[in-house]
Amino acid sequence: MSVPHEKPARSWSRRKQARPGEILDAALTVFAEKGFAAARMEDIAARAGVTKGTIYLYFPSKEEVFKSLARKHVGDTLVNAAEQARQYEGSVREFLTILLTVVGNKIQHGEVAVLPKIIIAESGNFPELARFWRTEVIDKALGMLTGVIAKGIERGEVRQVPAEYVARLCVAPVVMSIIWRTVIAPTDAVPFDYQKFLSLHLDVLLKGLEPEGRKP
Amino acid sequence: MSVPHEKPARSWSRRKQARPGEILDAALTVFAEKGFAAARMEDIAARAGVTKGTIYLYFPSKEEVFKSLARKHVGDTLVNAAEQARQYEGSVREFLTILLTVVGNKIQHGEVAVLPKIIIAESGNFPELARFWRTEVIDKALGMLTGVIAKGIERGEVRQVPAEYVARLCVAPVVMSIIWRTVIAPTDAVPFDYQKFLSLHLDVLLKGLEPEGRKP
DNA sequence: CTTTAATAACTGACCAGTCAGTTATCAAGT
DNA sequence: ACTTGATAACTGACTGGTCAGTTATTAAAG
Repeated sequence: MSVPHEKPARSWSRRKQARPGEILDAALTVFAEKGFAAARMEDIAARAGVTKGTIYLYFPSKEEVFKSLARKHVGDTLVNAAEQARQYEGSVREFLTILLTVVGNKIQHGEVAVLPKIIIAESGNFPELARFWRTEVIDKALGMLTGVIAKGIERGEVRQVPAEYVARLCVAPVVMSIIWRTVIAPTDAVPFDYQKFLSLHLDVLLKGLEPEGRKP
Repeated sequence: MSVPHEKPARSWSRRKQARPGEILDAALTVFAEKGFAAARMEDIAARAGVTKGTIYLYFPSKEEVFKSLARKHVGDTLVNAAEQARQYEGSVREFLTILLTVVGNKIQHGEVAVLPKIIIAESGNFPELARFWRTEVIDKALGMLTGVIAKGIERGEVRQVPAEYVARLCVAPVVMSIIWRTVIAPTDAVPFDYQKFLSLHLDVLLKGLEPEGRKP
């Protein structure tokens, strides 16, 4: 037999700038699917269009790839939003409507929705990482929401309730939606409209938080 | 130096009946902590007070240990409750109060709270298992709640809302609590009272679901 | 003494990390 | 332009350690 076809394949090109990002994007997918331990460096490499050795030109170890990945998406949408929210003066209803619409969109279409799953899965193996996320993302998000709700209480827009707990009530359906999309939806569950779910959530929540002597 | 101390090693005893349960209990802890891939059979064995080989007398493989574990706790509290709930005739408020109290207790103290975390983490590696849980636990629980709420709507106790979505609103804070306990709480987050949280949830939810023309 | 639960030493597969060699790219020299 | 030599990005075969699963052996129990 003759050689079937000489592979021409300008095999690879140098792309020093782009590599780290591409590798992390690939890692996001593979870690989300397999978890840390079961993810093979060769899988990540293949998905990034390189070979295993290349990863080690940019990252010292598998663990460091994982940690870089988990840190990469911190401070993006959410944390900046927290700053803007601090001196927001509109109503609680308005604020949460905007917030949940944006978040709902990200859940339905965004790539980042898999990150919480990764953190949940590996919190046992990487306690420092879980703590990092708690302080950098969760505490900040809850702090922001607590502030908004507390302001709503002062203003008489919201009845007397413990604001820190209501903040968690706010995000619970968001967490639920993320898990649904990343864990349940792939098992061919009946279709689920996240936008509709979150807007119902907001409707019920705000009605449930109205003061007794309600405005006409 | 002399040999420090001959390990007396009250060697072992035969306990055919008890072993499988003990092994699964050990596996629950180790899988919850490390995830499937990173959990070592020797860790599970040690925690169960046996050696690795013993596990293979009772289970054919690591995967089968994991699956047995995941199946073991299905049909316990929740699913039986679903049957009883079907012909429950009390109010929605009463029903949910009882349910969330029981569930809240399990979350705060129960061993089983780590299972959802395991399922979430390994859904990518064991799609069949994720589907099994979805059909056997999630669909049934949501079905039960949807039924209760639909009945509440008919009865005029609850305003006109899509019952399947409200069912998810019901459980979202439960999911949130489970994740909080198994993922966030170990990072020394500020103490969190699950009972209080869930009762606030119920309070806000029911108020949010009241019909417009409310009873005096 | 026979049966069998349980052990502990062993094997083989798999994979993170390494490194000697290959190839794209660029710049200096003609 | 058009070599050619230097540099560094990239490759892929290899290694060393780890761990799931096996098996020869030991000892509890009747």
